[in-house]
Formats: sequence, structure tokens, C-alpha cells
Amino acid sequence: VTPPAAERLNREKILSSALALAEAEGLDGVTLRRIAAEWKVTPMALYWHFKDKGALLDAMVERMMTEVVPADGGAADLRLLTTALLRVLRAHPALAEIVPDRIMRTGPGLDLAERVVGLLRAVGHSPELAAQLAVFLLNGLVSLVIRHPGEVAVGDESVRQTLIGEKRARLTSLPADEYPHLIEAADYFLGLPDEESYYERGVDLILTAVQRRS
Amino acid sequence: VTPPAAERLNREKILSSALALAEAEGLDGVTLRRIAAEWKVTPMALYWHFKDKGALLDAMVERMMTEVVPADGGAADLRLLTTALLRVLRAHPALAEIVPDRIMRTGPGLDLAERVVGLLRAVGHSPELAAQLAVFLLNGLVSLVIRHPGEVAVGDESVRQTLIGEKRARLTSLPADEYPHLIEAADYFLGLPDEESYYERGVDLILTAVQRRS
DNA sequence: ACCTGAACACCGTTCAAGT
DNA sequence: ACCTGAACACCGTTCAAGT
Repeated sequence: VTPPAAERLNREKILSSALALAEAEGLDGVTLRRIAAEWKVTPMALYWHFKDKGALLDAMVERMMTEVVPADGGAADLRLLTTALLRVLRAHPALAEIVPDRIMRTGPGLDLAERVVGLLRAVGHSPELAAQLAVFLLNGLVSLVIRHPGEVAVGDESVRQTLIGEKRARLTSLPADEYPHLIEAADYFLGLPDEESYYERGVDLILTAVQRRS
Repeated sequence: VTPPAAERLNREKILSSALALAEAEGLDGVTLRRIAAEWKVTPMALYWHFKDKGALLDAMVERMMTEVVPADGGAADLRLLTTALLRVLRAHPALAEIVPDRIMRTGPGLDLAERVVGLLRAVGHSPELAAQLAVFLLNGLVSLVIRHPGEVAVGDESVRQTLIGEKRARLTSLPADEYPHLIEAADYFLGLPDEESYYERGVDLILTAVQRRS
């Protein structure tokens, strides 16, 4: 009566469901009960494979971090490391927000942090400042992704359109004499004319701050 | 049988409970059911005063933003505006994380944004770039507060001590030959030697990035 | 105008028990 | 070793009804 191994649940199956749910519906769509339902199993079955939901989220971030592979030889170049990390965050926007709290709980995350702090130490910064700069770098990248103008971290497409519509209405109906600059920049807040230049500027901003330290 | 006005529920009572809960237990402690219980009322009573929970959170951010008062004459100085905003975010750390998504839904938030974008426009930036820089500025400040090293956004003190203890154990048990730089900077990740210099450096980082635009 | 009652559709988690 | 059953302690929200 014991099911064959192939039909048994395992961490990999749970993880793949969780990642798929996150991509399809955002982080709120990742619930233990829904993952369990996908594998026709009770929610409590998951607790054998993961200590709790936090451990599952850790594993999701860990999986994500294994995808950070800087361009050849780029492991010693801060800009290349930065863009490699940004690429992965953009590939998993729903997960980006939990990265800062969990990256140091994962092996590949620790490796990445070690490299970044090492590079900043090599420039002559103190251990403490190097650490602060590294954290600032990560937070900056995450903010670029999760506060992406015009994006809303919600799975349902119709809800998203409604929210964007409301935002447009609010912005365009602002009194022009009181908020001239916001109205002038309304397009920016509602959606990006050019996504790539948004991220290029963002990375430049962050690296400028991190590197031009007096 | 109609209760006198003084005993009736109103937005102000709800708001003050919500803010107190946020301060005491973090954002997760802010639930409609608990607020209702404090006023000996059913949860549904709140729906008369606020459209939904999102509207309550908007009101909380709005209240917060009214507290942003730059030093005398500082409304035209980017650094003074920045530190005034930071002061308020630090006073309400549990609310800081919802500020970016909701600030533009509040009157005082719009006023602040208008001023900041205006200052950046005055320096010669395009409307789009001024907007991106303003958003970057806000996100940077919020990140400083909510990812404050050694802080955990959880109300319960004993749980917090446990989490901090686990983090310390993880960091100090790292193999010294693989993670020399992380170990060297472990103190930074576990708690701040000097909180004020952390924020000073943070503000400098952000303003450096925002102002030194080529 | 302001609030209640009852219900719906969810959550994560614990604990004992089964195979 | 791996999973189920039953239960607990919560969430936000809708809708009709009451005063």
C-alpha cells in the first residue's frame, strides 16, 4: 500500500509548485493549502518536508540565488555582479521582496554577499561600511523591482487594470496649480516609457552611491 | 436607545487603535477584528467608517505624513526634507513598509512628493528623471528603516530575541576560510554599534546618488 | 446613520494517530 | 518514513437585517 517513490511528495515538487504559484499570482498566492491541493495531499503533509512556511520561502530564495551567474569572469566586478543579481530579481519579481530578509539564510546568498563585501573591502572600506554598502546595494536593486512604477504586485489581471486606472484618475485629476511637477511627471508614475533605461539609471544611481564614497 | 455621540465609533477611534496596534505588535497586529474588539463592537462596524482595510492603511499613512514638518525654512532644502521624512519613518517603523505604495494616495504625501520633485526639477533634471530620483530617495529611506540591521519586524519580544540569537549562531558558525569578510562584518549584521551614524551614512549615500547626477 | 448576526472563503499550525 | 484527521485560532469581507 506504500505508494512508489515517484508518486510520493518531496521537497522538489513542493518547491516547483510554490515557485509556479508565486509567478502566476504573486506571493499571496503561495499558500500551503493550495500547494497541497496540487499534489492531492493534505496541507499537513508539507510539514514533513519543510519545518514551516518560512522554511519553504527560504528554499525559494535559495533556488533563486543559484540562478545568479555573473557573466564570464564577472565575479570580481561589482557592476557585473549587480546586473547579474538584478536579472534574477527581475525574473522573479514576486519573490524579490522576501530576498533581503532571507538571502543570508541561503548558501548561494551567503556566497554572493561574501563576494560583494569582499569587493568593497578591497576598495579600502572598513568592514562595517562595506557591509552597509552591500546591504544598500541589495535593497536598492530590490526596490527597483518591487516598486517598479506602473506595476502592481497582484496576480489577477483585471484587478491590476482597475488599480492602474484608479491611479491614473487620481493623478490626472490633481489640481494643476498645486501639483505642477507631479502632473508633469504623471507618465512616469503610471508606466515606464522605457523599462531598460529605468533599470540602467537605477543601477547607475546605486553604483554611483556605493562607489563614490569619500 | 441610540448611544450618545461620545460612545459611538468613529474614524478617529479606529485610527488611534490601529496606530497603537502597529506600534505595539507590528503591521501584522493590525487586524480589523482586534480593533473592533477594543471598542466592543463587531468587525463589520468598521466598514461603515472605512471602505475596507486598505482605506484604513491609507489613513494611517496619511496621519503619518502630516507629521513630516521640515525644520523652519527647510521646505526648499532637499537634505532637510529628507531628514524630516526619515524622522517620521523612524517614529513609525512598522508603517514604513506600506508608505511607498500609499503615500501618493494621501494629501500630505502628495504635497511632499510635489516639493521633492520640484526641487529636483529646479536642478535641471527632466520630469521623468526627477520623478525616478524622488522615488529612489523615498525607497532608500524606507529601506534604511525596515531593513535596519539587527531589527526584526515582529512585536513579540521573546520571538525577536530567538530570531536574533539564531542569526548570530548562523553568522558566527560560518567557516572562516570561506566567508572571511562576512565574519569580519558580523557585528554590523547583528546590531548597530551606532544607530545615528548608520542613518547619517544612509542619508549621505542616498543624497550622493540623487544629487551627483552627470 | 450606524451597527449586528450569520455566513463565506479562506489562512498557518499542532498533535495524535495511522500505515 | 511519510501522511491523514480533526481541531484550533485566527483572517477580511458580503449581505441582509435591525434600530
